[in-house]
Amino acid sequence: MSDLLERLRGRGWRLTSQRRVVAEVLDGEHVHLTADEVHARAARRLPEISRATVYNTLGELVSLGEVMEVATDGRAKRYDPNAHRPHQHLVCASCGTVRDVHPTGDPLADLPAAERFGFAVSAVEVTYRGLCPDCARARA
Amino acid sequence: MSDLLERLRGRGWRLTSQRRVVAEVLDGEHVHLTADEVHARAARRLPEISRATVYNTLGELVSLGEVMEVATDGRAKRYDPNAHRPHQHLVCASCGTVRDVHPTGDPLADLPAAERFGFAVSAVEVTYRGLCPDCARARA
DNA sequence: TCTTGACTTGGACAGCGTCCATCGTAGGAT
DNA sequence: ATCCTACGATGGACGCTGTCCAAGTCAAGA
Ligand SMILES: [Mn+2]
Ligand SMILES: [Mn+2]
Ligand SMILES: [Zn+2]
Ligand SMILES: [Zn+2]
Repeated sequence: MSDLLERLRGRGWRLTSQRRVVAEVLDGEHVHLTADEVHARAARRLPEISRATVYNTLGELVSLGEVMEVATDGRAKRYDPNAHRPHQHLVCASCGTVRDVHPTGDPLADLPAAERFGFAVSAVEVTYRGLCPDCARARA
Repeated sequence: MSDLLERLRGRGWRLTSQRRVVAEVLDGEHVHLTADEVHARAARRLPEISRATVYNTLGELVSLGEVMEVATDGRAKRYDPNAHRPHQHLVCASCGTVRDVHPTGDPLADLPAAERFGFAVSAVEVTYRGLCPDCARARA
């Protein structure tokens, strides 16, 4: 993630402590935090960071393609630093846990031209839903 | 849709004028209205119907499996009466138009057991994104 | 060290949806 | 036909998520 900061500086970004902390919070695998979770974790290191700055920084990271926005349902969007390796998501219908998954096959190829209605289709999102092992056990 | 009202009465529902009007508004093909759009159309026939009642009725129809909830993005959920024939959605990234599509193949089969992490996977949603013909023309 | 415009802040605001106390009425009972 | 009452409708307050703005702050180049 430190090369991320380098890349951003290369694009003319000021390296503020706020942006540094947000980038640190987003470091890791299988990270799918909401904006408010990012804010809470960032505030542990930098107590007075504002919600507005977290939203601004996340939005910029998304525009730059460094972070992916994941809309799991009607709740808050989640932010995913694993933006460079394309993947899909498996969501627990009970607790909301999100896992990265890598299905085989190309879903774009499964949409025949006759089913495209003249749209220029550029992307496809696949969301698998089910019960995670913990929730399945609790329900049994 | 009148058989819908019969089915609902069979389940012990009171047939109020409000519920009748909401069901009428949701009749048709390729209908993907937001709750507020449903409310606006219902109010043309029944001026004093409340937002709360529209939300309640839509929620009940979803629980009964008569209507599908479609979360297109960060905007309002859309309600889809075409719940009995499984299908996926093609969404215009610019204007938000939603089309029903029927891809070939089974996306569930594309997720190997090793990629399920012990989840009991029960459903999969596929959302295709692109530009509709109108928006593509406007952008050219 | 100085300067400046990019960045941050906190609070107001807006959209979408839920909740709740109160009122009204559908539909069974008589 | 009338009465009863539990279920449903109402509308306004509320909560969550996210955006916007005017004012203050500071990173970084000169
Ligand atoms: Mn992910
Ligand atoms: Mn549909
Ligand atoms: Zn779970
Ligand atoms: Zn369009």
